Amino acid sequence: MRITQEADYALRIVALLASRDSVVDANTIADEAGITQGFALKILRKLSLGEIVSSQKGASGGYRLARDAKEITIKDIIELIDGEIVISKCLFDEHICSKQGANKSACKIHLIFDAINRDIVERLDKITIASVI
Amino acid sequence: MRITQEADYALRIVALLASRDSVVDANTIADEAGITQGFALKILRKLSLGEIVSSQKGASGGYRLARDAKEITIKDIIELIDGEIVISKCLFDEHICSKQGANKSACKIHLIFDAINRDIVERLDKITIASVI
DNA sequence: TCAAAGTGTACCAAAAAGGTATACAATGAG
DNA sequence: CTCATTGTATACCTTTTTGGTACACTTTGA
Repeated sequence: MRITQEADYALRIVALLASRDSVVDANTIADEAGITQGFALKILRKLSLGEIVSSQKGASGGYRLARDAKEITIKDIIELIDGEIVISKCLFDEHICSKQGANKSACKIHLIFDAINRDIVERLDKITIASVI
Repeated sequence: MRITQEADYALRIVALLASRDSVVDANTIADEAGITQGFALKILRKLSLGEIVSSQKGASGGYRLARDAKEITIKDIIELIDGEIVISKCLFDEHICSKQGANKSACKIHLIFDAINRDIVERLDKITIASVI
């Protein structure tokens, strides 16, 4: 699965919050990320449900990181927004492979894709938000 | 960019032709790949224009590899079908980044994506069709 | 107490992916 | 020498994903 723009925005937003370390409201976040408030709110809700950020309702409310920037990896955020990271649909949906008369373990191309995929995920999981601000 | 099903089919088709080394018609190819003839033809045309396969018109015509299976890499085929391999749209379209007030070279996250992307492409370019049949 | 915040749900439009249809052109087997 | 068999070219269609909007609602602190 490609890293969508939405995940990219989410990374920026989290990096922004990490560099502030104070409560920031959605409007300010949207402005600084260069997106609309509506779209920012949508992303922030996902980040909130995924316990990457915590929210504070009411006047002078907003968002802040829910945990230390060293404890949040890029992989966490991408998977939260885009779902599982899969470079080829066949890696995700075993169905497709079997339709083609080759089972997953027997398919050399998919073994290669699978190895590359694991490497990507592993790599993204080593990069913390603290390291990119 | 994700490796689409179409690219996946293309890989299978090329692997199939590599394992045969004779002229195979679109109908047979479609059957063995588990896709419709129409879709196989569409993929085969791209492979033909990309000079991965050569075609023979007329009765008892069909397709065969245009070059040695050792000279065709998985990257060649994926790029031919899906276009440039880019894991994040920002790597492709510099525009998006600048809208966000950060230029590409200054953006740490994109430097990381760029490095990962290069590695993927390099890796796919080392795997030949000869090695997967 | 009310305006300034976030919440939840539903909806919408554009783009990409996956696939189909059809008229046409070439060619070699009979 | 002809016509069935095969590829070519283009245009179109449907579904899914992506990116984004709208709006009624809830909470809360100045």
